[in-house]
Amino acid sequence: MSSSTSTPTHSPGETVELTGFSLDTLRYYERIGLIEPVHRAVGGQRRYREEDVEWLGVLRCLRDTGMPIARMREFAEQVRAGDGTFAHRLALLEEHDRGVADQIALLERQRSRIHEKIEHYRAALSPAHT
Amino acid sequence: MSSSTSTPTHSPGETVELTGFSLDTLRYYERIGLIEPVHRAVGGQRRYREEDVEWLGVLRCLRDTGMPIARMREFAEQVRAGDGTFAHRLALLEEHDRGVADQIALLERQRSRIHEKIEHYRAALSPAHT
DNA sequence: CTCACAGCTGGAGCGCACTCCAGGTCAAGT
DNA sequence: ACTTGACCTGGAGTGCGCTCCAGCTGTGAG
Repeated sequence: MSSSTSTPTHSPGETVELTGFSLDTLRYYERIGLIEPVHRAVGGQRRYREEDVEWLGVLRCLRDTGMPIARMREFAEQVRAGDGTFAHRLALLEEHDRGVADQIALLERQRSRIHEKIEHYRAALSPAHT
Repeated sequence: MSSSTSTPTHSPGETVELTGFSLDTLRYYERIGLIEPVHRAVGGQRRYREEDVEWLGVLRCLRDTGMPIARMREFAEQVRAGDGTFAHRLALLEEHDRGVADQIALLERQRSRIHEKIEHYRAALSPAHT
């Protein structure tokens, strides 16, 4: 049953490097079910497979875009539940994407206000207009 | 000493409407020194002047773009300290602006990954390719 | 006069997402 | 044999930014 191709696995330290999550966060994500129980080497140390690292990449993407952990868990559960949840997952991602779009739009609007302020201060400080 | 033009003031409730901050948040911001002690009507109820509402707009802009409260306090203190702090304020805003730019860039990068996923699910669900 | 209502205060509590800690284990190097 | 360093566990603690609460007061409508 087990695959014959030896998928290279990653030590916890390597996985920290690869994903940008801290060791504590990796363990935390496992505890709360964002990732499935990770395989262990003899001695109990975790070994993350490529597949795990890829999934962590997805989580990173969702976190970076502000998805709350509860929502990520929902998504993770659907992924585990198999291909029958494609439509649901799609809907979830589409909704999230709209949120991200709004977020970007807000940031850009507010950023232009910041630029106005910056210009204001620059003008006030400039040695010009003699 | 007092101005003769009767600046219209706003009740707490109005200010909630105008700024999008909750009553509790308005009081909280006052407590921690993000805004100066607000004038009171007889009876002790707060009356926000136009000027206060505008400053709250600045705070909203900074909050929306993710500036931590501690940094906003720094900024508020410089504003209170007068025109001698223009250069410092400019530097603070410029640094913040760089952070916002990074934030937007990250969101856009990750959003394109989300789009890939969405396309993937759409393809998997589409009834096409017969 | 009575009542509802908006707002007041000081202080406690909350939700989120980690982050830290004490005390232990295992493998490899010298 | 000893030490070092990476990692383990369960559980407690942290930081941020609010948010809620009890108990009170002043104002205006009916």
